[in-house]
Amino acid sequence: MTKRDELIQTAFKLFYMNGVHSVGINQILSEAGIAKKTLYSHFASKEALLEAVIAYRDERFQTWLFGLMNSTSSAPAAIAAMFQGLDDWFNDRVETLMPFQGCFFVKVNGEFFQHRVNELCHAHKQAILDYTQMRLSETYSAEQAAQLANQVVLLKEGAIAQAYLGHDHHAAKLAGSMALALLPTP
Amino acid sequence: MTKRDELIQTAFKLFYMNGVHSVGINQILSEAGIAKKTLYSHFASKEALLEAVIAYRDERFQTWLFGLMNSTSSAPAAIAAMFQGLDDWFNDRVETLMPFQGCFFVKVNGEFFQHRVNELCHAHKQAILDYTQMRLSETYSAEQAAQLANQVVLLKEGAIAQAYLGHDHHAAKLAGSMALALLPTP
DNA sequence: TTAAAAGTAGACAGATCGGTCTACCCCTGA
DNA sequence: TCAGGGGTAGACCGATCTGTCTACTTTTAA
Repeated sequence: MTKRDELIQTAFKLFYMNGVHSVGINQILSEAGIAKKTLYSHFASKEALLEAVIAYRDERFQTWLFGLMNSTSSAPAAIAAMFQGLDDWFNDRVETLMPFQGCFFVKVNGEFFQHRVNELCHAHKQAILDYTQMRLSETYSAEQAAQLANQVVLLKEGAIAQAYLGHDHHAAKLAGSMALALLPTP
Repeated sequence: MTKRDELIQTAFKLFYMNGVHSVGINQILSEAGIAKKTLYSHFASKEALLEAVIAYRDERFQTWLFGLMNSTSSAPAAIAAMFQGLDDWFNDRVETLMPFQGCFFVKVNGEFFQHRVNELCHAHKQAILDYTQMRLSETYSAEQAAQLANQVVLLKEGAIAQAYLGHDHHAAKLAGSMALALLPTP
């Protein structure tokens, strides 16, 4: 693994736990065991590092989630796989993601205002909405798929929030049963 | 209004928009037009100010939400009032709350780790869950009320997340219809 | 009236921040 | 062999942060 990747992963871990503005460059460097000049040869600034961290997490999360949902044949099975995956995530049974600390993008988004970072965080959520709608449109009409996708991602976000700030480790199961009950069985 | 309250309100506005760690004491003071010594005569530290801000927002939000839900007779009407209120909030029709910027407690919670602030934010969410369950237990059995309350607050959190990061101004209407569909009509 | 309480303005201290820079080291490939 | 790319260690700079302090003014209440 390159020094660049080590920096990104260490920065992600610290940002995810403590927030972006609470973590200093020197803390990332000492944790990663990397010199300051190396960081600034790969990234122009702390903000550029943050953007790379966001892209890294976005890729990781989408690969994981869409991987789960792709290995299903029907739309309801894809939705079930999504919430089964969330349940695994909330209860730290997913190695590829870090120990559950809520949604990274929600956290980071909350620390910025009218900023490029906000757009990047929104884009992550939009990508998941789009994919979900695409999967649902294989089985349902376009209008139905759009409506159902909004409902499903709303349940997904609610489950993440309840699991994290609500301390509810079963939120994914609850949301999953609610989601499946929404899907018409033709 | 006392200087103390002016400080709390100004700090809330800035923390809510930009995050806690992005906002300095001097910014709060110049915005409020208050001297630094006055701040430190009312609060021992920035963190003490933050705790007062959290308590202020907690009181404001609960008074607003429970006020809406108390002026209803049936449990389904209380749930409907909750999501009608959320819709007003998301679309900036509530003067007592500030212009919608997501959930303050979710934002603040994300900036701290294993910290007293996390407990305060959790307590706010727990209070809303408890009240919701209490209202539902007037009509439904204890088990049913507990289950329904978890579902309702999950939908509420999902709606807030979708309205903010998902840019979906209709999230409250969607979540409200989903919530009402869950309530058995005996 | 007058003394205490509460407020203002802002200099200041000490720490920490992001970012630059020097000096040195180690490995690799032409 | 040796030049150069990539790395380390960390001093250093200017800015900014929280919090303290002095000196002065305004408000308040006995």
